[in-house]
Amino acid sequence: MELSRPRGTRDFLFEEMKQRKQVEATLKKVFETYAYEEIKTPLFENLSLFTMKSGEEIVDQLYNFKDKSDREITLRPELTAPVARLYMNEMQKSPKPIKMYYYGSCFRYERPQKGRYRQFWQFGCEMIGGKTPEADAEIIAMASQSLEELNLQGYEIHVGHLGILRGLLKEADVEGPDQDQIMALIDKGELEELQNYLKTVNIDEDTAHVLLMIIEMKGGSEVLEKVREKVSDKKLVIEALDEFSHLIDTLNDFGIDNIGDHENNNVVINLGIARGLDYYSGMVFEIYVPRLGAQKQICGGGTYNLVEIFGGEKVESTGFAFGFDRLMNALMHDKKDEKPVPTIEVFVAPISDSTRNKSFQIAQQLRKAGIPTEVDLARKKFKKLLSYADRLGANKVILVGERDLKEGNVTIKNMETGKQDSVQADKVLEHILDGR
RNA sequence: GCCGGGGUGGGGUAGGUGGUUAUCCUACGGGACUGUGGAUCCCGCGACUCGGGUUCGAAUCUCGGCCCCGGCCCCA
Repeated sequence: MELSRPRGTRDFLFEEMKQRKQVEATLKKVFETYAYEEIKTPLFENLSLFTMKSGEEIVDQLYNFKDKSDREITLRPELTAPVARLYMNEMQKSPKPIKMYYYGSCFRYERPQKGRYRQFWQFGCEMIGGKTPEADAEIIAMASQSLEELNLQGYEIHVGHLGILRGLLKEADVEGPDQDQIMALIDKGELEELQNYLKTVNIDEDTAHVLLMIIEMKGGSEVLEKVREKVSDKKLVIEALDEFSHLIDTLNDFGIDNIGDHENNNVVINLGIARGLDYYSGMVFEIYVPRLGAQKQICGGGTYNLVEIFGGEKVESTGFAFGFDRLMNALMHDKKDEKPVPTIEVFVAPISDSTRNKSFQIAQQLRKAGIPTEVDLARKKFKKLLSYADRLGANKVILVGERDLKEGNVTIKNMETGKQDSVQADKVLEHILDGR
């Protein structure tokens, strides 16, 4: 049977969509209170947009194809490049900073696993042209508030700064591919390989020692002071440290304090955060939910100069994205047994064929007042109507029967208590609104 | 791309050393029952992931594909 879904894709049914929509709405609300505005870019782009940024190797992870005019097209694998493209195309001369957010699906041709699908959703933002420590602080504060409003339990925001690591390497004359390779090993957490690699590059022992120490450091602002002592003669590192300290101080003003204090806060300084991508330059952060194991990272971001790669005027940007599916995974982990919220509030049940017209009139009246209402369309027999209404989760059932109607009445049954009221047919709306 | 575990009605399952009509729960349809039966009882519907092999006979053994789950690689 060829009616199956393509590998790595999912269908979302009613309950799951309700949950996803609710999370989406919460994130939109938070982002908008930070003055971000929504954008939407195409689901597919020219292949070159992504190869320009990441090289030809990424093609085997893409859903790419030729269109009927032989253009090389690909389904987008991520959203930062399209957003940068949008900026280049139509926003270069807009006043900075530009704050925008997006929500949409991306596609990668990969081996599907838990929390990893071939179509997946990202919810993220970019602030273009606002590279200051205070801009970085605001972004972290917004990510934090998002998770607070979603009531996510047990997450950790790890913040690092690539200027410290890259500065240290540059002072030791390690640049170019060697530097990128070292950053990649740090990102993966391959300590042994990192040590071996350091032996093969021309780096003095003292710097190598300091580097290995730094990437292990986690905690509060005392971490930065410890590093400062070790690198007092290295100008680039000191500059980055100053910037990072400023960021941490500003975070206080944005309402995030006690950094590194696990009892009271979720933000921790982690100088081992490297992010695999070469174009990240300054602050970087990742958010983990440790109980999710292999899929614990639900968010990543930082400061980069992607626009420069595309040949525009140099503009620093800062952005991050939630892996929406993993975020849902983390949220549902906590509240599995919550009972589903019904969509409809009122069910209108015609007891006999002659009362159908009246039933439709009542249903429309309620719907125009914004009350989610279902009315029998299947000509079900009366005895099935109550059971059907029950299954829909209706709070109230309006029984429209001939006997009642002769006196101008209908019966409103409260499905929770079983209590019934006889109500004038033209007063149904008031009665429902009262009982809310 | 690699390693391992799986796939039985719409959902959840039993059976598995080959052998009658493939078990149970639930959901769904109908009836008992033409205004309160949201219950109960009865009846019905509906499945061995696909293809090849072994065999008189395969849900069961075997090989391959597809898909799912877990782990690795990767994760722009």
